[in-house]
Amino acid sequence: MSEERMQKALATLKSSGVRITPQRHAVLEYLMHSMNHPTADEIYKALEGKFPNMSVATVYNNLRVFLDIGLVRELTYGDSSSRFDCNTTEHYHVICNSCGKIVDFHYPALDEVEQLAEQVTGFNVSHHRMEVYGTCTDCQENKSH
Amino acid sequence: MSEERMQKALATLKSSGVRITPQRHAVLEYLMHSMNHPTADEIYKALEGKFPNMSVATVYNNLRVFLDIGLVRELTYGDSSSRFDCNTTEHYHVICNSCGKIVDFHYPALDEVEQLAEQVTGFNVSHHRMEVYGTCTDCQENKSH
DNA sequence: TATTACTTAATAATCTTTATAAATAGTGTA
DNA sequence: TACACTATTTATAAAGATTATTAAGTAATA
Repeated sequence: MSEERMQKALATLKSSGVRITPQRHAVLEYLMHSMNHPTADEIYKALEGKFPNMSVATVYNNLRVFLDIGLVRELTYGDSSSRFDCNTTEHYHVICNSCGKIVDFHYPALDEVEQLAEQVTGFNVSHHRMEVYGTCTDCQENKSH
Repeated sequence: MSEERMQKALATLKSSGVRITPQRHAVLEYLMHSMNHPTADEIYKALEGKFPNMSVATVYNNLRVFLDIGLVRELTYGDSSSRFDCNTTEHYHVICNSCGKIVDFHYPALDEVEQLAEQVTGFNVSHHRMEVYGTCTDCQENKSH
């Protein structure tokens, strides 16, 4: 399952002429296995045990590499630090207003929006993003107490 | 036209018990008249002439006040600094990948997306946002040279 | 092996935003 | 008007995220 994605990603890296160092492998692996769209700092802290000497810059460097190749996407919300999403299949995000939890949400791509945007603005449209905001089930319960 | 919106905004401020200082007025006015969703720093620099002694903190303070009352919206994209939009009518944004230009884009609200998100995730949905990315007409021309 | 390019680590620097504290100015009231 | 009270501004420091720099290390290649 996720092993397959990992192999595919490694192949993409290799074909792009990017070396697969232990740190790089670890960052990618963590991204692949984490379902919660971590920040750079979260990745850094999570790998501290395995790589006590690793620099924060290394995390940022590698995230940049993955971004450039298209292996991950950067998500910027209001909360000061970027989050990284290695799920490159088309999907949207639902975000909790109170706890910040991010949940993936699949929905048929809104092609007609892109087309209309092209017509109206003259832009050469490449993609779009959408986030739905609300209160997650946990926070709904907490509020009712 | 935009005078009317300004009067309305001032009335909203007054009724919220917020004092209308010269700096505050200037920030609001700049936001109202600018069509390009400025950053806090852009506002600061734009008003430097009129208010040589104004602090950056004042800009941030006032933006916060406007946000709390609902006069403006904060837009967070990848480019490190927040942008502020005083157009509170429902609309989406089209953003240029190369120059960062932001253009307003009207489209019927995607209510069915919100509804489906509620069903699938159990969230109590409040709102959503969407951005379309692409290359603006100016940058398309520049590239072809 | 020698050379080259890539990568890491450590650190400094930058940039955006927030916090703090003192000074200032507006508002209401006696 | 004078006083007290509170909101606001200013100046500055601080925090936090990200990028830049540079030296050292590591892999690839001829």
